[in-house]
Amino acid sequence: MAKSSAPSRERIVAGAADMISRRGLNATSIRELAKHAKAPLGSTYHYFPEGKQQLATEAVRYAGTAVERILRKELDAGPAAGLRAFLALWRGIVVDSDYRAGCPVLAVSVEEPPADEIPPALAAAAEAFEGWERLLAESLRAHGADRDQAAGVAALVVAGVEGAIAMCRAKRSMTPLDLVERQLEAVIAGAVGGGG
Amino acid sequence: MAKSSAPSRERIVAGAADMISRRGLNATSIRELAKHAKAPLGSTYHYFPEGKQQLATEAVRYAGTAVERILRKELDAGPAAGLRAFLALWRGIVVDSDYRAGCPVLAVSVEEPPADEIPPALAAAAEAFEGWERLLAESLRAHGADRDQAAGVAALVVAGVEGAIAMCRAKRSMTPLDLVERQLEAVIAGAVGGGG
DNA sequence: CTCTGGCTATAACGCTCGTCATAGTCTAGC
DNA sequence: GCTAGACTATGACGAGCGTTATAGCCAGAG
Repeated sequence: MAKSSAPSRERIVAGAADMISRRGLNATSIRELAKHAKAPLGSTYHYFPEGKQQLATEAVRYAGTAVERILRKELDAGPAAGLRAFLALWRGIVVDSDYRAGCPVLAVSVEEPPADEIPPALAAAAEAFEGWERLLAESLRAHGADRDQAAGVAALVVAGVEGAIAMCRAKRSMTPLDLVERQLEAVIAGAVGGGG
Repeated sequence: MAKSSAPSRERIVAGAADMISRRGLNATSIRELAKHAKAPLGSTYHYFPEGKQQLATEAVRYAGTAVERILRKELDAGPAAGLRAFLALWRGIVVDSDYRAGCPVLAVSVEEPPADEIPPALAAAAEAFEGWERLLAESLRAHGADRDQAAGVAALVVAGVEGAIAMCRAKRSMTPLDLVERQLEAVIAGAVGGGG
């Protein structure tokens, strides 16, 4: 009993993140998600008894921490190396999916919350963005940028990359991400060099 | 007969753009859209016989050219003024909607195209982005930036603002847009001043 | 007045949605 | 072998979807 076939559960979460990154949250149905993750529909409600909301929240957190892990590792070699890894990660997702997939965190961020409450998935998206920004800002500060400048540059990096991913999908071309990468490299160089 | 109550038609398109900017394309239903635009459901298929696809395409074009018009006007006073107007526009939309609305062009860009064809709405989104970038790049070049730098900065501006809008919605805070604005001002100043 | 044609109202089609309930299968522990 | 509990299979519920069809309204042309 205590086994709890975790691979199945994790496969569902990962599949949800992928599917949300392609179609958006509202357009992702649990039925198709189960099929995509090769899991029975009944299992999704077994593992995620709170339904779609819980599934979406865990998918966003899953993607957020996965990116955070990569970022944390690559930022050891400095902010510029972290930027390169961050971009390479998204580039791979966009290219491998033939411009069909993007960032699940962004996808959740751009859907209107119902009524007057903020759904946990949206809060998870905010936390993901904050985590990425914090890691970037810390690395920038550690390499000579002053506090305000670090926060600003970190926000610009995350916003610019997220926006560029969407632009690449619309244009079916990697040009926006390429252009943005070059600009962000210069901004980071200026921030760690020039200080403020 | 020749009257063709155009105000009704335009109200539907504008309502579609607003609704898409809040909920995304797939999650926007024609029934709710008609209600939101105070138009009868039958009228939507009368004005847009190709259905939702045509409606989405026109909505994206409507938003794209509206922004272009503002951009074109404000860029007369230079790239920095254009950036300020661009940001003020989105800031108004995000704040007035209490973080519920964003950019309809972005919303369309992040939804997976069906099968193997590219829907016209997605193509319209790409054109909207290209239009904004082109106007920004032209203004930058006219004020001393060299060709490559202008294209890069223009892409960064559009990507950064689009990404920041989404981040603001997730965090329910205008901080990302504020931070990005300051960074983009500096980038533009560097591009028109330093040249390359 | 009649008639025409743009617009609207209403109902229906087949489909998918999120969610729940129920019954069944399989394995781990005794 | 047997029971308990984790997992799966299946089907149903009401609701909403995009779209179409049909009939009705109502201003302007003749």
